[in-house]
Amino acid sequence: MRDIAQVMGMKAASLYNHIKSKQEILSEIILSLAEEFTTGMDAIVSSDKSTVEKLQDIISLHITITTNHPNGMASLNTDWMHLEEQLEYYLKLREDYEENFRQIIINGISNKEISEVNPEVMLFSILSTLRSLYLWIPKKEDVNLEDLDTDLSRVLLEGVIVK
Amino acid sequence: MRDIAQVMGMKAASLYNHIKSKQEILSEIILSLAEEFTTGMDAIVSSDKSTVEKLQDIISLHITITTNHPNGMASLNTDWMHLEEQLEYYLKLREDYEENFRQIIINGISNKEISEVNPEVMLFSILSTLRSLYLWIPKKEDVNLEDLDTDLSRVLLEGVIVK
DNA sequence: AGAGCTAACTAACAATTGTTAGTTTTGAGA
DNA sequence: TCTCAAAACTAACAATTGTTAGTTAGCTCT
Repeated sequence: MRDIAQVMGMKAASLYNHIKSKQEILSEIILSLAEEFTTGMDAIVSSDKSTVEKLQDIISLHITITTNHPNGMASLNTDWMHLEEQLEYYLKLREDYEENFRQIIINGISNKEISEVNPEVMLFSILSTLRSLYLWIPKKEDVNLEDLDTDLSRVLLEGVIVK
Repeated sequence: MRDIAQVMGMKAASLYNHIKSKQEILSEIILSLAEEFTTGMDAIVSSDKSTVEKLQDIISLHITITTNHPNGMASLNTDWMHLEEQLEYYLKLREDYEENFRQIIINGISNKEISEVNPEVMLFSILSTLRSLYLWIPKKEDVNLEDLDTDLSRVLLEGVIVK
């Protein structure tokens, strides 16, 4: 709290004129981002696009949110387990998100749009990369977001091997 | 330290009969794993296999080490920045590892084994998934390691879209 | 000018942290 | 049985943590 206060140009005690507790800061950062993901996923699920287009939209969703909130995404990814009263709610959002993602993949396999590989491995693989974007986007100041979107979609969806 | 001592069945002060400091525990965990990755990568680099086989070997290397040391990998991934005197050494190992990986990819692109996509994006994407394995492997007690290796190679190298 | 908020401040608290000093227990080899 | 080193213990330390109580400075509106 003393570190935060210093960055804000005040003393630690003064923070408490604006917030209720340290936990509240964490909750605010993490839950607002988690809800942004949920809203984005809901829109994607209820669209009538193809599986591949839906997966591209999920990739774009992660790139957009991570670019707009790189520090918040670092907190989300490394500190979500320190939520207390809101931990259950966060886990519900997270599980719902993953379940929606999983169903898009499973659906794509039925459609023959997606390869017949263990969908759990696909989910884990793509989501791991998307969740790590916060480590990478801030380092590439010169990164062109359009290019990143294109390249990441190609790598995640089409792989790296020449066909 | 009191938590660690409790798990070890002793009091915190007694730990200091075995270790020099808390930092030493962290260094021991992280550096021994980092060196294991370095050794593995050196063997892969100096082999005369194809690019695709080398990438498969890297995937296997991560699966093996993560399966054998899931908790250590959690420390490596989340606490490396708290190394102090050894931080520089760790970063050198990490940068060398990434550079070897990068050169394998770039080489594969020259050979036409690998698609002409930004190699930095490929490196980030694959490595993010491999670095996240520690979050996933311990949850799947029933996971067959052979299957995981096969499936992960297919997803990471060939993508998810039906060709 | 004065009243009333908002938001800063100082000072202090209780709890927790890694670590040290000094002491006692344990157990193997003579 | 005695010795001695390894490894446990208790007690305490200084630093750091989140937070509260009480106080003061600065603005806005009458």
